[in-house]
Amino acid sequence: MAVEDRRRELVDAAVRVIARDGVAAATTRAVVAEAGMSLASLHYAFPSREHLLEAVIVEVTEQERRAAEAGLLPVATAAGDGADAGPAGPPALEDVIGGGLERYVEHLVARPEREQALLELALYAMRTPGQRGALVAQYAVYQESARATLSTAALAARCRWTVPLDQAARALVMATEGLTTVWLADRDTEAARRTARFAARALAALAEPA
Amino acid sequence: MAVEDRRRELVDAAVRVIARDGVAAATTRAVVAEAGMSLASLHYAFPSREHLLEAVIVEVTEQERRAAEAGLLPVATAAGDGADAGPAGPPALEDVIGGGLERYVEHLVARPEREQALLELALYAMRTPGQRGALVAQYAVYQESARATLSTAALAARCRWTVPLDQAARALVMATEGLTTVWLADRDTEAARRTARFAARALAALAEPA
DNA sequence: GTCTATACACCGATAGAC
DNA sequence: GTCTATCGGTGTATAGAC
Repeated sequence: MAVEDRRRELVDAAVRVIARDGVAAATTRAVVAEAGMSLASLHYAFPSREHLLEAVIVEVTEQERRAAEAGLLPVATAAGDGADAGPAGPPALEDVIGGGLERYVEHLVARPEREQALLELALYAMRTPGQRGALVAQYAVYQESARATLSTAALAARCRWTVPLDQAARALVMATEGLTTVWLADRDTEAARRTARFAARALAALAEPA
Repeated sequence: MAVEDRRRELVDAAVRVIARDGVAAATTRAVVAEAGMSLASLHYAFPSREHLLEAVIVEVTEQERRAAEAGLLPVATAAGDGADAGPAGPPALEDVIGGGLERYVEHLVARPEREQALLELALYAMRTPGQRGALVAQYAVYQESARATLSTAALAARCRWTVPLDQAARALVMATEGLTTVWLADRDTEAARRTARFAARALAALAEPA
């Protein structure tokens, strides 16, 4: 078996264990049991557990990036819908952003373990000196995804931002992280949807018709 | 030594260890070393490490509640300032809320370990079945503090909320949690201040002059 | 009540047979 | 390359002397 394949299988197994039982439970033994290999195989593919977890952070960050890009499809389509609707004109920016945030809430409710795992990995990286780079990269991906989403949304709604895009993007990241943390704690989905709509309205107020 | 005093000293020691090194590092041995007692004393005061951590969550939640109440003093004072200013009238709601959020950012920058510890404790409680109650109580305190803050702020600015206070309070909690998580990751204080002002403006838009 | 000493499980990592 | 067996260390919890 190629070392690269083994590395990928170990990372996938670690992601499953972390999502199910948390970072603390992702011991070398638990990961190899999930992957169905022997303990020594892990240390053949990775020099240490820390290196494995670093690869895990890189992998889930990459998955997030792809998910965010896939999330842009509905936004781009909304632009098409608006055009197809004819005389109705473009959709309201608030609705475009709100739709995206509500989709995020549905995703959060459907797979809470994943978002919880991402939070745990971020906190683990904050505590581990060698992992700060991975942490910064993780949030840079969030920021860039937010930039792309807001840029596409403004295009769809025929608006332009009245503040630097980075500022609006950071506000969107803040809202997403806040939505996630609070919902994970109280599991009040209806309240999360309301708060998401509020965030969408607040963000839309940062743009004006083009 | 009274058992209650010993419990309190152990909880205080655990809080210090968690703030400094994280929840995972708060082992029974590390806590008794910090408190300067023997390992057996911990199990005399608490039946298990989990019970100790539960007491820790209760304690820090109580500290947060007191801090939030103390934080209301500046808001109430702002009302007085507005009156003292005479013809200038009451302060703008956006400024009252923005001032509170900026004070929170300064607090976060000054003592990041504490907010990180609170996040870690919340995630620990999410993973530990017996601790869900403590977690729910923690966020109920946040929500109640936000309610009180917004209520006092509206009074100071001579405004009234156009949405149920609970909804506005939840949005404030979301913003606070989002600010915290993102700043802990990227440590961009200036960006955090800008985002705080944005959140204040968005929240103030939910009220109208009384 | 408070200590030392220790039981017992599990951790990350490695040696060495195959 | 891949395994079993094991090392040294640390975790929670407890027994038993004082």
